Amino acid sequence: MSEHQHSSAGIDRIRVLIADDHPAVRAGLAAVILAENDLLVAGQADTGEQAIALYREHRPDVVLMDLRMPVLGGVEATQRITAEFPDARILALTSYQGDADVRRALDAGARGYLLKHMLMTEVIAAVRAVAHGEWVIPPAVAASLARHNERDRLTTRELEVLGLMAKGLSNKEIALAIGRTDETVKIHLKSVFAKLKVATRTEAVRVALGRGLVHVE
Amino acid sequence: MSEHQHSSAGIDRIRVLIADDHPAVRAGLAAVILAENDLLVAGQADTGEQAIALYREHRPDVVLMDLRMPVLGGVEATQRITAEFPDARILALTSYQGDADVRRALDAGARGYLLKHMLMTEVIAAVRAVAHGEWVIPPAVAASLARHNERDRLTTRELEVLGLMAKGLSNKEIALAIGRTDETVKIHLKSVFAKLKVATRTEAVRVALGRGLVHVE
DNA sequence: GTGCCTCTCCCCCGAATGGGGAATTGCTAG
DNA sequence: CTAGCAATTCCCCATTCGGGGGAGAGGCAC
Repeated sequence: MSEHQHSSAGIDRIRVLIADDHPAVRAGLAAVILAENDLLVAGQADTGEQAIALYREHRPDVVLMDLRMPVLGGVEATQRITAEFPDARILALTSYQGDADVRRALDAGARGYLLKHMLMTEVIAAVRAVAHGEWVIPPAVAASLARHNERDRLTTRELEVLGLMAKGLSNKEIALAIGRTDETVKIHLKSVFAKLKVATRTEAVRVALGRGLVHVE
Repeated sequence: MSEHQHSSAGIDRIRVLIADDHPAVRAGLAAVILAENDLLVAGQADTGEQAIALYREHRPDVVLMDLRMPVLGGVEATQRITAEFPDARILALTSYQGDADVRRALDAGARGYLLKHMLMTEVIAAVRAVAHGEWVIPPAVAASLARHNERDRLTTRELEVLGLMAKGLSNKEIALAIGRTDETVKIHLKSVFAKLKVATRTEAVRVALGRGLVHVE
């Protein structure tokens, strides 16, 4: 863990890369990190692409990665960084505990998951924990992961259809979009409804948005 | 503007109250305000209720008010503060430029509207401007306000029906909820669809969410 | 291989949806 | 006062949606 001793006075401080598209959030995290004498801000990115570039450049010990960023999302950025640097320690950071976001972030190689309404002391503690090789999953998030374990996971096809449906497309339009019959689309949606335990498309959109299965705009 | 000279060295600094439920955002705004020698943090709230309480207690010159907060939303808090203190200078602060949010915040008495992806220098400039009695509306937001000016504004009844529909209720369930016939509900929805320029409920939910007419959670 | 899952397509059918027109109450802004 | 608008109710009708069952092709695991 002491293979990079860059500039600055602090020896072996934990170097943290911040990736978030909100300047206020970046400033807040940076300020808190700055105030800790064992932490250091290694860089700040406002897109997933920049996060990757800065990771390559600085090789930080920990990355605080917002999942919703323009140009390239946090999940994709996490994926590419861990693909290139398997030892990367990335903490996913987001506003809400959507199931899908958590799962995808962890699948992409994130070492933990933080919610933005968590106290800064908790964030700092999580950064230290991850830097020391631990995993960080908030109890609420872990419980949510356990609840929707396997049976109710959607297939890629179902996710695709759900996404198009959430955009407001009719069954026929979805069928046209994926090059299948509308009967097939109906079957997929039927299955989606069963797994999400809903009966109408509107409810499905709500649940999907709540779990982060689809995203607005 | 010099009727309150609290503690601290700075004479006649602009005292700013921060209201946001994300600790990182509060820390970021506080850090930036702290760094300016003509600004001062008068207090920090993480709910609308606390914002009101702190406003009464400290009478800040400017309030940075997040619109999405638990317990009591920013719009309601703005409304109550301006009702009690007509001279209050409140800057609405939110992540996305939903039409309805802007309009409601301004109707509630906000003196301006800031987006969270704006640079901190812009936020600081806006705080100074509002403290000096100016109004602050970003060009993108102003354009959006102009576009959906009058004709397409929904009536309260339509908003109510739209909200219930977005929750996944069927026409009959909505009718039951508001104590009307489902035929009436259909008419309201028909009108809503026309104003939102959509054809299905799913699309309507998307547009409504995008414009902030209804909220997830 | 034999199962299990996924994806695909088909049929039927009742319920819900969305669009057309028409009309009655109130309230309010000019 | 009058015109306009919001809100309400009703009609008809074509389309869409959602649930039921059945069934075949391909992939993967045990």
